[in-house]
Amino acid sequence: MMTTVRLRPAAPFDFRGTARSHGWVALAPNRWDDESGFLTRVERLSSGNVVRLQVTGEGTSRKPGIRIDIEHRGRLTRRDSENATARVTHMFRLDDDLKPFYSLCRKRGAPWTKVTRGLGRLLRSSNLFEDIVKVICTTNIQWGGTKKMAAQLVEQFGDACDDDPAQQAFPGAEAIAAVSAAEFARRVKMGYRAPYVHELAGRIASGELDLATLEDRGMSTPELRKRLLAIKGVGGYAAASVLMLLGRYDDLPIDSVCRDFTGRKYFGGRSPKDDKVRGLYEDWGEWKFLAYWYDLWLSRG
DNA sequence: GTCCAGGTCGCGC
DNA sequence: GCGCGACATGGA
Repeated sequence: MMTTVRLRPAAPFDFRGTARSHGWVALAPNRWDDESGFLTRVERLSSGNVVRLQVTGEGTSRKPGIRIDIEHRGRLTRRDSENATARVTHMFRLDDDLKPFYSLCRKRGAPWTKVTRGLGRLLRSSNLFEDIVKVICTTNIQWGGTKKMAAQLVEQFGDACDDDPAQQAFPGAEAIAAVSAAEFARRVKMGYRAPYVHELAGRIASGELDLATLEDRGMSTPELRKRLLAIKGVGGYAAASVLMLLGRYDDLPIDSVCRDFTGRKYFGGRSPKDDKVRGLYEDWGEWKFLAYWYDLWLSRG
């Protein structure tokens, strides 16, 4: 059965631009069809029910809409429907206020004004565990390897919505913690990252670590960063990436891509030191990450 | 076969 | 606080 829910994001909002804002759209369980502009994803809701979400944009960036088709078995409860909607809202950051960032972009003029037409919301997963695991899967590996690891996690440990094993939800921490570290490493080829992810899953499943505390807006960014760094497998780059996913843009994920880009654009091809990179975006205040990200994006045309 | 990837850990200094 | 080698895996 299918239930359709419609959302009205605040304008401006660019659905395609948001879906494709970074590589996340290509990582399982997400599927993106560029032709139709549909983002499909299986989701295990809080009730335990597993549904398939098909999300697409409607209208224009000035008068935007989002349509969520929820494919489910049996009746879809109001609670499930609201839960699914909340997850899409989280993924697309529909509650974020980007006005101050847009204002800075306008002051810069072209080409930054392009961003103010509804960009700036970098796609995230429906839950923080998935985002942290995926960020760990981007470290010290090429993009193809990251995609493979995400796909294996979903295939091996995700809940199915129907009989298509290629389309399952991203596993919850409990599913990973339920097997031994050895079995986890055998079933998902994550190399040396496997123990990190298994340990993280175990700490969450046991209740020792509550990721919800990391989403508390009351916590200062330095404190939050410290807590992220305490997770094995999360270093400076990964912490900055997760901070971005949490909506905190004042730290930069200085990795090979960042050094390469800023080196070519600002330092005559020489790879800059970290503080030189930070200096480039210093005057963007709490929006440094977005400034860096769209600097990179705009430079690619 | 060798090198290394959108780094991080654990060590020694 | 900084420099260094090791680290699994698989693509180039």
